[in-house]
Amino acid sequence: MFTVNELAIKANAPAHVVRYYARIGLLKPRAQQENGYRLFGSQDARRLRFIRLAKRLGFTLNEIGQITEHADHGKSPCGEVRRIIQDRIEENRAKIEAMLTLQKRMEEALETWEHMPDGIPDGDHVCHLIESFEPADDA
Amino acid sequence: MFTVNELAIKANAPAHVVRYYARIGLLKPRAQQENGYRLFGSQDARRLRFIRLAKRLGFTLNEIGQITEHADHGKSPCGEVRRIIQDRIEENRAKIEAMLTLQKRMEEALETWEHMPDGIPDGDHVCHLIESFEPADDA
DNA sequence: TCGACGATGACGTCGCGTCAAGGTAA
DNA sequence: ATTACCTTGACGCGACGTCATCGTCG
Repeated sequence: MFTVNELAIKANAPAHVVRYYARIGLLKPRAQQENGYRLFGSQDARRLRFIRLAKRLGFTLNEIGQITEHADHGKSPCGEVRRIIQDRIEENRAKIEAMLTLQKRMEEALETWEHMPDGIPDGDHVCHLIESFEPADDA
Repeated sequence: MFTVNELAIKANAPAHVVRYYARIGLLKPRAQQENGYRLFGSQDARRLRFIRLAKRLGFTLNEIGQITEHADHGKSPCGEVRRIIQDRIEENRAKIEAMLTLQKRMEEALETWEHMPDGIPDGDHVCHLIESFEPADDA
């Protein structure tokens, strides 16, 4: 049986993260004793390792909760796991594309600005550098 | 003078976003009249356009607030603007790299899992697919 | 008795989305 | 009188980080 800190050290995670996981139901310590301390068993240690592995693969805590719920009811979560990661790969691809677009825009801006002096704000303009970047096409 | 909705339509933004910007001080409508309605002038319309341009370039609302503060005090924000975007480009590069790493990990997992059957959970394992992905090296 | 550890709880992050409860404009 | 607009306010998101205040263990 471990305390919060012992479990946290084992899993190399901050203690308050362990408490957070307990609060949202991802970890289920034995009911607290008179002193109010949470006591975790080896099940929780395995569970915490699982959580960290799943997070590394891009699963959200919410999804991890659903997966462990299924598993705790004896159902195989593997189908769900496969579906989630496929969706996540698509999502991630879109996000990466958006960030690459942003990156290009920022680099283009910085380059353009190298040939422009600083400006002094008047009533009509805040910063002519930024304002020179009117969107050319889409919304 | 425009109401919230008129300004929102002009800038092609949801009305409650306009209200949000007003609440955090990015937009400064003339003090409300008896009916409690906010009234925006053409300054605010320009300001809102500026905000949207800056956001497209990766500036946070907080940073935009600092920039407009400077400009409103007659100081040129251009130096700050250049510094911020340089930092943002670096940050973004790091984030993109992290997401590409994650993407590779997810794709590798999905591929590996194609050759593995679903499993039935026991007390020791939640999902053997995920648990087969022990981190090889770093933290 | 002290200092590290335990607890609960609330608030901050970021940029809104959403809902509620009510007043106003045409 | 109906509808579409306006107001403020609070709560939710995700995954914690950071206080504050307190009790407990060694």
